[in-house]
Amino acid sequence: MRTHLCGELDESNVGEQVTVAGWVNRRREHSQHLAFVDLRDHSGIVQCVVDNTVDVRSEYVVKVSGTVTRRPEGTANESLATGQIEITEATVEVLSAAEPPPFPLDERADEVDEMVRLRYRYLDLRRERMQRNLRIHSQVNAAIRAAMVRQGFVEVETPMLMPTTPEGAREFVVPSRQQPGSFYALPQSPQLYKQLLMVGGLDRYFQIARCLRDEDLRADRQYEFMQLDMEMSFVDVDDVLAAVEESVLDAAEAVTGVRPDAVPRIAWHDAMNRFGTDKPDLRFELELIELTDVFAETEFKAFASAGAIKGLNARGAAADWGRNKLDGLTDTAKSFGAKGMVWMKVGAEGDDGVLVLDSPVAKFLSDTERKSLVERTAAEPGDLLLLIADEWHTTCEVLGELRNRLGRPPVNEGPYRYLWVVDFPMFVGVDDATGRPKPGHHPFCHPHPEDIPKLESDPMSVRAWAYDLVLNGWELGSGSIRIHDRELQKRVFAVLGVEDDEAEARFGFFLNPFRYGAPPHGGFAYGMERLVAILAGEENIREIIAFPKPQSGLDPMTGAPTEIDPDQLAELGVRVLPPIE
RNA sequence: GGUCCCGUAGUGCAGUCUGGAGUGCACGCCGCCCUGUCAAGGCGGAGGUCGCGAGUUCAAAUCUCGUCGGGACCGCCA
Repeated sequence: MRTHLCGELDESNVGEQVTVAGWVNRRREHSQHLAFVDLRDHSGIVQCVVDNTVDVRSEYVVKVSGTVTRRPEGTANESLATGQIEITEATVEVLSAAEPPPFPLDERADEVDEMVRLRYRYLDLRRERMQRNLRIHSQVNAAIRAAMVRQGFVEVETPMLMPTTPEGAREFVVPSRQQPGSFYALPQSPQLYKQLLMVGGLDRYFQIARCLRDEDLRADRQYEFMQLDMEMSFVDVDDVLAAVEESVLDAAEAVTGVRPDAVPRIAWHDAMNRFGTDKPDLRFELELIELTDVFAETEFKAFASAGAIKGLNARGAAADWGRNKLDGLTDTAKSFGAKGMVWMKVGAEGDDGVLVLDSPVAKFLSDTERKSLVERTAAEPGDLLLLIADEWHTTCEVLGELRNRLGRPPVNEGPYRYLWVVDFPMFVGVDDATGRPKPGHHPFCHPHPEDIPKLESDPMSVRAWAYDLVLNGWELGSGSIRIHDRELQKRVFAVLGVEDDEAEARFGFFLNPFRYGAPPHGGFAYGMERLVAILAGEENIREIIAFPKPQSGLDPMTGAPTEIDPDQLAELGVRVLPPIE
């Protein structure tokens, strides 16, 4: 139908008879017998010189045949890739007329209400930005698939219809027609199957797998999303990290042309201490400063009883933070669980040769404490100090939030700083109902061998062979080495308070295969949309998904979800209750 | 379940604080003019449930309450 793409024509085609096809990007009328039609396809735009009697308007789908001609002297358009040439003596065939689009299909649509873009997503997708993002998405998929295959991984698909599992995210559920009253669950992830593939001797499995979770939507979360899911046998942590690293570095290189540096590692405990989060953004320096010992003897009540005192030094920020903004920051700190926040503006040297600290609580500090504080934070006049005193975890987390608010660039701003966070705690917190520790990752995660002796005596100090991958402060994914030894699994269940028969009932179909010889194995999964969004420079994964859903989960284009026919319900053995008041 | 922000023509906005006739801008759309434009230009025109519903008022886009929709975040996402 066509001989060329619009965007690939240039001076080398001058004199050729060509046929191109696409959408009318713009029409500029000049007189009775002269008009310019900018024809657009996915590759770009080319100008066609037509007779003004031709009846084409914006977004008409047309086929244009004509001669590629060098533009007359002085009429070249340097801002257009095809700006040196145009198609002349053009004949235009309308393939499909079009109503005016409900919003402009150029970069101005970036400002249009997202609901309008989503309602007409098929029009939004014609835009350069969306074309680019979907093509980047495709490139990333291809690069990752190639990296996995190259490393000996086998791509295997796993079922979408599976049993419900008690742990984890809320599931989407599908009624069974043949077994009325019974339901399948859609996979939150292929976790169970991929471990069984290891028992099945696949050795190295991967899948770009669709996962579904019925949890609230966010900028980085959709009901349905894709994971690069992988699992490998006869490996240790280093092997898994190396295989994943290869794929995400390839992905970044495929998009940007630049291969990021090897991915550094940080222990979870160090990440919390230094950055106040398990997903640190390494693109800015600001780190938490340990101050617990500085205030060991303090008489300031808010500090005296705290388990941990830490601070941040925002260099030169004192002048930027007036009383109102600091009050707002204090509210932020409180919303993340702090009892309060202490701020201090560093002033000039006082009579005693120590820098004066301007703060509502300055009067409660001894000279020694003030001196140590200035020293420890390397404070200089004009700096702003923020201090949090609480139990260790809260102190870290709150300061981690403040750190991000003070210095974090937008997630989509380069450079790309991948990070491994390793040695996660095996157990996190205590289950309110049972009083037992809760698994940090999942109950099949292998404890760090050095800590196995402490499983029963001091479970909360046990590290897991679990690790996260972080990019620019976004958690991309997580994984672990799994327990392949039934006795160790029993011990972990015992810590969790899961009895043998309960384990059999809840996880039997998954654990019984391990009776027949399970290889040591471990794996990983990371969110493709998050990776693609960051690589594409987008802050919201909706921008790199063809048909995403807004926060309500209602699809503004198709109207899903919809009520269904009573007959259909009857066949499924499902009765709909009136809404709960 | 919660906190904060937003909703005015097809699109993006101003107007809302301090109530006074849908007052207005840009783009788009329709018509006419125009022989080198490229976000072409000129002239003219059409287009409004100010998200919806109550309330206050002589009078509500504007104030109050409720509600719907959207966004960011908390909870949630092993």
